Amino acid sequence: MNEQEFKNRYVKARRELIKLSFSHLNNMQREAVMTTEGPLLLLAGAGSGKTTVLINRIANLLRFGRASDSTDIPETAGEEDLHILEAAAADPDFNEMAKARRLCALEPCEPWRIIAITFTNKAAGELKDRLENMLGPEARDIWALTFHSACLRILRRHSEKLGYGSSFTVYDTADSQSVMKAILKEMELDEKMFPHRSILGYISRAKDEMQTPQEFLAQAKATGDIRRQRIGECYLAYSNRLKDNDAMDFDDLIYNTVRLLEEHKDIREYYQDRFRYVLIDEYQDTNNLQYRLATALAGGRGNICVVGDDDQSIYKFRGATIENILSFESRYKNARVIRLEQNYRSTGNILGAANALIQNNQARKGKELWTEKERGEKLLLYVAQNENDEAQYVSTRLLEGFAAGINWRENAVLYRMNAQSNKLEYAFKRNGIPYRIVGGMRFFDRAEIKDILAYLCVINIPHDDLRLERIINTPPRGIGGKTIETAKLIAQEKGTSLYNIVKNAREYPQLSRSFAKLMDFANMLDELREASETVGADELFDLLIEKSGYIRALEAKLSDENRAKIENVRELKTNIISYIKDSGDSSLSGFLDDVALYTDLDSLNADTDCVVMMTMHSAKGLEFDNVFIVGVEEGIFPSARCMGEAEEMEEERRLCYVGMTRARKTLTLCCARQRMVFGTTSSNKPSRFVDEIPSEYIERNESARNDDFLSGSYSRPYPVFNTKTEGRSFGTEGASPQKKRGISPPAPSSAAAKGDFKTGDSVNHKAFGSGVITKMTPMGNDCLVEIEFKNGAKRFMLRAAAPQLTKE
DNA sequence: CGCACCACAATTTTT
DNA sequence: TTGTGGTGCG
Repeated sequence: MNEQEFKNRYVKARRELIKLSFSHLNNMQREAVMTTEGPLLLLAGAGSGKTTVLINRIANLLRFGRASDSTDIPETAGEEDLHILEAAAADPDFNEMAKARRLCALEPCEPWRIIAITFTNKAAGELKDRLENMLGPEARDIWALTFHSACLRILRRHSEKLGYGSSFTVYDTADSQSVMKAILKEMELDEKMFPHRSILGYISRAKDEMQTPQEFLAQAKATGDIRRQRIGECYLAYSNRLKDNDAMDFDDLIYNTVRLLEEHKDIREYYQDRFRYVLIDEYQDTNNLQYRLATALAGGRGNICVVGDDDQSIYKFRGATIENILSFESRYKNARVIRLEQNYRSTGNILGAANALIQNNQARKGKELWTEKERGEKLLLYVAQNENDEAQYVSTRLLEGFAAGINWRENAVLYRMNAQSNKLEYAFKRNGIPYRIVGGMRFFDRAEIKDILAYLCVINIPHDDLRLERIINTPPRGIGGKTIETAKLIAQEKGTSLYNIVKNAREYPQLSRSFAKLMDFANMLDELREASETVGADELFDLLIEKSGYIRALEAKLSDENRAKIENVRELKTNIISYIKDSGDSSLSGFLDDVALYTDLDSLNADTDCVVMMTMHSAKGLEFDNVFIVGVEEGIFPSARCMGEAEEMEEERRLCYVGMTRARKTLTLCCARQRMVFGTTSSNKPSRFVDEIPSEYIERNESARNDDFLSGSYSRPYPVFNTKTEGRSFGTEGASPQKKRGISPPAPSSAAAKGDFKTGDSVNHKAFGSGVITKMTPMGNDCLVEIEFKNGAKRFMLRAAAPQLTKE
């Protein structure tokens, strides 16, 4: 046997054996797992087992290194080794399997040399969990992080190179907005002409193109664009303000990391050497900066694997550029492309419809999902009379499903705009359907949570002027706007922080009127900061609540709203405790860093059995047995905004594709002949997307109903009830401030529309089974009915529930 | 300084 | 229709 033949047989046997380790994957998945070297584009269709591939690929790297993708063999390899490999590859029960596997390894990768970057904390967390489950504790050394947390980690080590302190703060969107508002005020720019949000949009785009304020201004001057010049001045002022406060916004985290890597050879080489393998998830959602970051990190060995689906690119408005995925092959020479097209989620009909729809797009790589599953049920288009009919239809279907043994949580209702959730909410409440809304107001966006976090920030870093200003008079302690204004001015003159002025208020005659209050405040902060050096973040939290009197102030006026706020603040402590438990770090700064990038805790305690409602954007990455997409009408979906814009229209179509491919078993589309949008009624045609689905996949069902039940009183607001229903809350029940609604006074007439039910009646509900009516409260020309079922009490509006109810 | 009232606008969202 | 932000009064 000559050397070449030996080598070929060795490599072949080794590859075969590694294959056996991944025999549970399909061919394409396995190919992706075993392609370890060089640039790799993984086009992973919806439901194609993308995360499984990612995890197995990492497992392969740790166990076998580059062996599956290399023709190199160890110098020490001898004929005996070859025999072991060949024997093992031929016989899964080979008795020296462990030894054979060890022979397969070629430079196995240390876990800390792998970085896997995702977009959301949820995705990063999921990745971490699944890696640890598969690989054990060594998986903890893998950098499985979001773009932002990875950058934060890098920047904390090198921030001084960029002129920041090592304990710089991170501003969230709201912080950025308040800074921009202040700047606009100072520059006396009209909010009408220069809305702060759109200015921030320009800044974000400039950063994405790595344009400095100076360059932005120069360019604006060159073109003579006055408006752009003003914006450039805002950009400059904004950058300076953040710099002065030693703060970075979300974009800066990435922008500065890219600068750090591009401008500092030593640092770049350190990371390029460290990270042998770079993986980027959801590549279709990356923007230019993120592309440059990935390129910089992978620049050493060129082992970059990006995973994405061009057909699911729905975040253009947020700066994502589909170009990144479309031009991967031309940007990275020798790139290999692997398509994962086998779908493990949906039935044949759902996939057929989705494939047909997405084929109408031009800008795509081309990919067709297929499945081994049965065709399943056809999709259904329900044409409702109006949005109430639509909501009632979905409710009825959900009740039918529940009666047939389907858990609520297996259903999702998806829509284009959050505003559409309202009518559905009312219908669900009337019908006693428990639901949960994803999105909307988030836990960390709530005023009370931001307040407490602001306290913690200031305790951590006293010169955090922005946060200090937020809490200086929250709860009210008699420090008014005038005082704050004066103190800020002095601080500016002296070139010091607001905190220093407040602390030494006695020295400034301008502040004489309120210096005692200011100093009390500063003393409180000092005491807390002192405490923070000895106690953990959880204990500090208790001290903070005590000393600041925050909860006491809320308790003074115990409205429903304040009750909910108090509960939320207490909930925050749960967060602190779970952070400490998960990370083993009880330091305040650690918690704050984590929280700065962590806004989405909703998903964490999503364990109650509820129907899930959300936008199609939020639904990306999720799956449900039964999916309802509502508002499938021209002008709503696709939205009126993108009419005539071919590119935008394609993005809407991708959004539709994303929505449809969430469904495992059934998919129902709903549209209404008439709909109230923003207070005015309009009638829209069914969406063009419906027409793009061939009739072999979809059935149509016109609304047959046309009674007063639909057109009459239903659009009126109804009181909030149903004990099992969660509102727009962060998990634990009832933690959200209940919305105040105009509750119409009970009308004298108790015109219980259908049938003649009365208190004490035994009834049977189609979905909830038998029960007894315990209470009936007339309301308007309807009636609130409370029924005691075996599994607890429920409340309904009689008109909605009547079709489901029979007397026993 | 807090609250009530009016004008106004209004996809999609993560960090 | 709903929520928000700004202004003006008590």
